[in-house]
Amino acid sequence: MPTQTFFNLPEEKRRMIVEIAIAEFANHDYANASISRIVAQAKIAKGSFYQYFQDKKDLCLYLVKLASEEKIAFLRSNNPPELQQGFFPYLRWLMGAGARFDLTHPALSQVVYRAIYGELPFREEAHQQTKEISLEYVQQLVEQGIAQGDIDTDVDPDLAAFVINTLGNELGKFILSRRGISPKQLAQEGPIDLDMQRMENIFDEVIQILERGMNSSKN
Amino acid sequence: MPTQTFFNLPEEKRRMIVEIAIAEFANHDYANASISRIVAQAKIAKGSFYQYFQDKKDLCLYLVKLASEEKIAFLRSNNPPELQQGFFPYLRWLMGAGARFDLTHPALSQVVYRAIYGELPFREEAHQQTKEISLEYVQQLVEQGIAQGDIDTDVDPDLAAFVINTLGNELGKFILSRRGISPKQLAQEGPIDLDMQRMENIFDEVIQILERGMNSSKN
DNA sequence: CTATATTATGACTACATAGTCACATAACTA
DNA sequence: TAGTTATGTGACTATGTAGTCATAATATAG
Repeated sequence: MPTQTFFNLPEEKRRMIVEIAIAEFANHDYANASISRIVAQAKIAKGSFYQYFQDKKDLCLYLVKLASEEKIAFLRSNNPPELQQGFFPYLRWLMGAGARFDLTHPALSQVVYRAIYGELPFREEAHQQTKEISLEYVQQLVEQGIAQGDIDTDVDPDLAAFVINTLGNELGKFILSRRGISPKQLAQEGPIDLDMQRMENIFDEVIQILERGMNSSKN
Repeated sequence: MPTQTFFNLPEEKRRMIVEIAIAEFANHDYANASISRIVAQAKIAKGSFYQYFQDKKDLCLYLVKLASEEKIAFLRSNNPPELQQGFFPYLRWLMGAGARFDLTHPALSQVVYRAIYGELPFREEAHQQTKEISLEYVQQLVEQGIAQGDIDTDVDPDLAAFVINTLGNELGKFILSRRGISPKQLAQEGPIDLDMQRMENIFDEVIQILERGMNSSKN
């Protein structure tokens, strides 16, 4: 965790440092993210940086934590339905809200994505921060979905969770590619305006494929 | 492309260099793959390396080309069925053969994967080498599948291709995680023995989900 | 054996990185 | 105001990288 000195900083300055660091870790993986670039952009001395953070890893884990918390807060504030009301409606909401977050908070989204799928010399520690929005969470959902009878009992729960999680995580990229934008562009140029109707159609179709595929009574 | 000098090399030496380089580019992304490490491992001088390859990019593109060609050759020699006989049987074969390649040639597989999904300062050029085994190929398959009536006409072809391609590319990781192995381990420790029956079951189930999901007459 | 073309070499350049530390400045306290 | 603590600083170290180049060794010719 950052030092007390960091938290004593004027909020304005703290915000600026975090914002610049988020951009750096969104645009580069851990090995290539550069502290030197961050301090240059933030116009603070190298020595100051190391009064705020133990080291590069400390900063990175802090950013991952921040980004994950922001994503969770975003999802929670996005009118989640009750899972008991049906697994696939809930999944429909989760995919939609997740993709909306990815598109409206591209830098934060990238940071989380890299923490989960990128190469880190401290995977385990990073995964602690992202548990609530990663595969483990989807696995819980699927078990509940099977228990409720929304998913066929002959479907392998782990496989179903893998399929759902994978598609959910990559769907944002598909939507982007549809509009001819690369994730990198988005991360650099910031949020874009969304053609909501087209997006909603895509989510509906993915859910339809999954529901038909995993619930034989639903055709 | 490598220089004539490289191709004049004794095959033994050439093979060794390629093998070491493949391992390096399998275990590290482009930015972190190290020419210094390669020449150290191969016990050749830095200067010699630069008599074989223009630069790092030249080597990388050559490796991607080699790996892609090997994968294509592997697939072709694996008894592909006719697409006309049915889209999903063909897809079933493609996923199975692809995953078998990933598991028996983990280093080559990683090189291809990184070329497609990793960060490269020359994406376009790399994608030239991988066209035949990437999304574009799946898109062609899907169009054929729709034309044949194997996929519902109301399914968005690009979305279907995205879903199929994404799952196909990630399925190897799922199978590995089932066995408690990380892709990194596999790439470093080489091919493992496979529980074929369990793998086949997983492929069957994925195909079942996709077929039910994309062909409403199939339930 | 000599002359020419090919290949091998590793010290070297130029650059970038993470992290440190002795010192300077500012802020608070008594 | 004097003394103490917290914060800011940037030159510096140690390490790594891709790529170069003058020189040496080797092979192939005539």
